[in-house]
Amino acid sequence: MAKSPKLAEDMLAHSDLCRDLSQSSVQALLALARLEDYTSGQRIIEQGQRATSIYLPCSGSLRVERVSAGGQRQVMGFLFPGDFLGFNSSGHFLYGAAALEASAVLCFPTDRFEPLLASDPKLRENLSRISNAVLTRLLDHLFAVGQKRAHARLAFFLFGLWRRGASSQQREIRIPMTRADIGDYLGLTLETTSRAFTRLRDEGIISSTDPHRVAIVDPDALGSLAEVD
Amino acid sequence: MAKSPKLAEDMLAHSDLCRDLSQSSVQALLALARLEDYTSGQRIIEQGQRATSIYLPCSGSLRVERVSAGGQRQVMGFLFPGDFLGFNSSGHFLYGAAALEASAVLCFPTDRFEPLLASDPKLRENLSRISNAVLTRLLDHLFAVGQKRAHARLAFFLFGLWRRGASSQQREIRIPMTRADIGDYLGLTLETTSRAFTRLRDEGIISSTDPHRVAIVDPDALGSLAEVD
DNA sequence: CGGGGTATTGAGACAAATCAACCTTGGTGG
DNA sequence: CCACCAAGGTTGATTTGTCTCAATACCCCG
Repeated sequence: MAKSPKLAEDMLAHSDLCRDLSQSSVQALLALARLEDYTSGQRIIEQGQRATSIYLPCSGSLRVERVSAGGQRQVMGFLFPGDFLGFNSSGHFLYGAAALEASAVLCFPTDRFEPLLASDPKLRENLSRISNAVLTRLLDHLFAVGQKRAHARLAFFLFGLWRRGASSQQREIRIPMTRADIGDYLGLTLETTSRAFTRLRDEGIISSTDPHRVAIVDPDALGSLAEVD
Repeated sequence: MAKSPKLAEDMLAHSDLCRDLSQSSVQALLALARLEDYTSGQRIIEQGQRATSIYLPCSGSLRVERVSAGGQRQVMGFLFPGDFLGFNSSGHFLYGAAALEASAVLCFPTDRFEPLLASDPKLRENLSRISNAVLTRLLDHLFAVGQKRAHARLAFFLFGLWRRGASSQQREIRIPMTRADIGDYLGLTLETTSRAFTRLRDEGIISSTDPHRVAIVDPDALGSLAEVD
């Protein structure tokens, strides 16, 4: 019912979804959005549930993951304000999503979103670009997990976090996720992940006191380890 | 130019891209298609090249891969007749593609494909469904590479091949790719891949004489190892 | 009848998983 | 205020799965 504070409005307007979009379309989107608050650890999407909404993180951060019957978990990605969440196959989510910290999420019902999509070519274009970007990220991720060794995988993760950080020239990054989260993202155990942090620190590539704050000392070294184009 | 033999016409008509499409749209698509033949090992797409076409494999099979500066290779997937090839980011392919065997590929220039896309909502829907399917496959793939051990990764690969084989109740599958291809697909070396084949054979899950032909002896065991939903 | 590309198998090295101890931090309640 | 506890992080010792290196077998093709 469009009771979205200014934060949400700004977030939406500057998101990839609304790039080059007409004012009226943005307003229409905003009109059907609902802002939801989540506490740390709370689940936004339950794996397998019907996909009745798409989501746009506004503050905080999310973890997207898949858990197998055997209890193994693969973290598919981490989302930050401006990212998009909601792709699905045959109307169901094949992954779950949870808040890494207190987070606010804009929420659009798909049945009311789709008419907008049908009427606005620009919106379609944006959605398809986002879809391609997600695909690209997945290819990078798959490459890292399939081909790199532990410390290089961590470099890939940290480099990605760093480049996505709004503070582009900032050397410090905030790491809202746990070692277990990072491990499951990289296909490693939490112990190996921790050792990889230690190794990058010993090599002088990063420095950190707090486990949830890291300073990039040598971005070039980190980047070449990460091998991101 | 529409000089496509019957094979191509049938292939196109039954592809996911043309599901529920009007006759006229299929004809329009066919009109701008060109059928290209590739020999075993020949490259269809060079990694990094401008994306000027999209592709629809008609016969044979393809390998989609990414090679890093360091020479490591991650095979992103294998394509068979009816599959789709052509997603890209900012107009360039972030992967290469090559023929695993003699193959024929239908080829649509993007600049002439996009007007069709703009005019036909059904075609857009199909493309978006395909995009979601690719995404889904990538999630499965990432899960396998990130969380499974060698023989379970191979089970995942074989199970996927089996389910996609046109012959659904057939127990035999043809494996056009080499052990190195499979290894790079699964994040393993070719030796480990070969050992995994031997292990599945010793466990009585598969049987094979020829390395490029495998019979699924115990589909349930294979499926539970693969853990595909 | 070679000969290159491919597959299998073995032995040893090595990276990551596993098992386990210990430390820190933040929150809770006596 | 401090004891207590739980959750997360680091580090160490050991095991194990996969990689690496190497030898041999195979087979299609020229």
